[in-house]
Amino acid sequence: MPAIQNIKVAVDAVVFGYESKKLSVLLIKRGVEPYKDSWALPGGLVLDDESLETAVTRELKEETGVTINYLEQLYSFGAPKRDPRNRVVSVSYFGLVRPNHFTIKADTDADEAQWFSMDELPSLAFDHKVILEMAQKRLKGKLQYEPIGFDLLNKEFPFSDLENLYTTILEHQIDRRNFRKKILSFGIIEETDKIHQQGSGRPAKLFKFNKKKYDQLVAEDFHFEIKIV
Amino acid sequence: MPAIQNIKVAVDAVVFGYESKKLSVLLIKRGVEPYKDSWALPGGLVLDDESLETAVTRELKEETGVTINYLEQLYSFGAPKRDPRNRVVSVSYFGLVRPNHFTIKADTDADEAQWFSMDELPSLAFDHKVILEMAQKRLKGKLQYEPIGFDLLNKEFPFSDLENLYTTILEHQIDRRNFRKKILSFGIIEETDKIHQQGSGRPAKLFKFNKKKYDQLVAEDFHFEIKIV
DNA sequence: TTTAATTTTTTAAATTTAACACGAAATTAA
DNA sequence: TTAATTTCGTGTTAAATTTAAAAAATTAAA
Repeated sequence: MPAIQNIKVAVDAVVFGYESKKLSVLLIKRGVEPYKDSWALPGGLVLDDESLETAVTRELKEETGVTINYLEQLYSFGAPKRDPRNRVVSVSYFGLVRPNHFTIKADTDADEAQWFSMDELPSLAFDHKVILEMAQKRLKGKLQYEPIGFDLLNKEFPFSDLENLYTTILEHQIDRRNFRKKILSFGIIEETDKIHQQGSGRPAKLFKFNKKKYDQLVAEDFHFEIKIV
Repeated sequence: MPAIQNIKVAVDAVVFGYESKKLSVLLIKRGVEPYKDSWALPGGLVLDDESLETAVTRELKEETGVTINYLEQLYSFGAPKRDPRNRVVSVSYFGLVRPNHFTIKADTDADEAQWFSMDELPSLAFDHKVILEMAQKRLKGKLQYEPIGFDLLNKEFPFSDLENLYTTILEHQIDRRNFRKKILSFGIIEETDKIHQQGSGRPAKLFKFNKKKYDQLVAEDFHFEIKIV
């Protein structure tokens, strides 16, 4: 019969943001050992009486102040030696933030919170690199069969933003005309009466995602799908 | 600053088997309180020095003796009151067993282990019904974009077994001719020189899944996909 | 020897996907 | 003010794939 179990439970979050054709991730600089001054995913130990979702939301708020738009559980990491001090099982989460909520206010735990472009990542504490890689894989996968791209854009967006988001995150070119045709054929986004001028070139109409319509279609067995090769 | 965290970590497994057009799940009868004599998913507390996978494999062996063919992590359940005694976060797993490994030998912890057809389920302990439902959803989903159906059949199987597996698990009819054509077009299963006689009617050739070929194709960007309406 | 059950092959029709180019509307530079 | 540049918005056709359907082949059972 084993002695009393001595394992801690933590939550960690991989939060992505997208702006100007760049995918970014939210990191904090650790203020304590181990890995002091190293960059890490936001997170921390779960309190005895809070749910896992509450824990991750609380930690995100405390450490970064960022407003999360989409959150789901990613995977649990529990290798015996992943934390050098004592054993910690981390339940990791996957989150998305809109560009107009990128503002960061570091609070209690963390010295600093910061957005990092995915192509200029620092080295990360613990096994957080593995967690981040899994989250990126999840993001790529989900983008193709669920309409989560809209959770990374502002509520109203020009079509080209959506196109660029797909090409950037999936790291693959798309035929603009066929992409627009396909998305519009779903009937889940609608034109607003606003237009958008972002410098030179012809101004673009702004669109918005109609979640109610999407949910209704899903109930009728609709499957969102954007295949990239 | 919170006091020492008091949360236990457990693993639970939803193990599916398929035979004679029936999908079954492996359950154990609990020998201790709470939920004594109630049916539950196999599982138990993680030891301090073992990985999560090791824990779930060990518990499955101890409680059921069944040989698992496929195993992956499913989801972690951590609601504060899911266990009435003290707080337990359960990292749940999803497993598949071949028909010729259905044999059960109950050992230490559990009074009894038993296969239950998915359409004759008893009520389950804790939140295990929710876990089972999520596992079934995962099974349905994965069946359509990964070749895990083969992990539920014997290594050599007639084509009709594969057909029936899909119609049973997805609860949906499929066109036999087109299904066969599609699966064969992937080039990931091969004919054996054996034939199978299961009563009256024309005997069927036996096929087997070529995992090496599949892995090779995946490396070349192949995507398995069986769409059901 | 006939009947029933099940596996296989073939063909045609319908649908989906892929490839592809230019005019419109605005800003910027000459 | 004119010309060049940038980005937006749009349709058609050919190829490939998917779906649908019928018929033939093989064997066990009656």
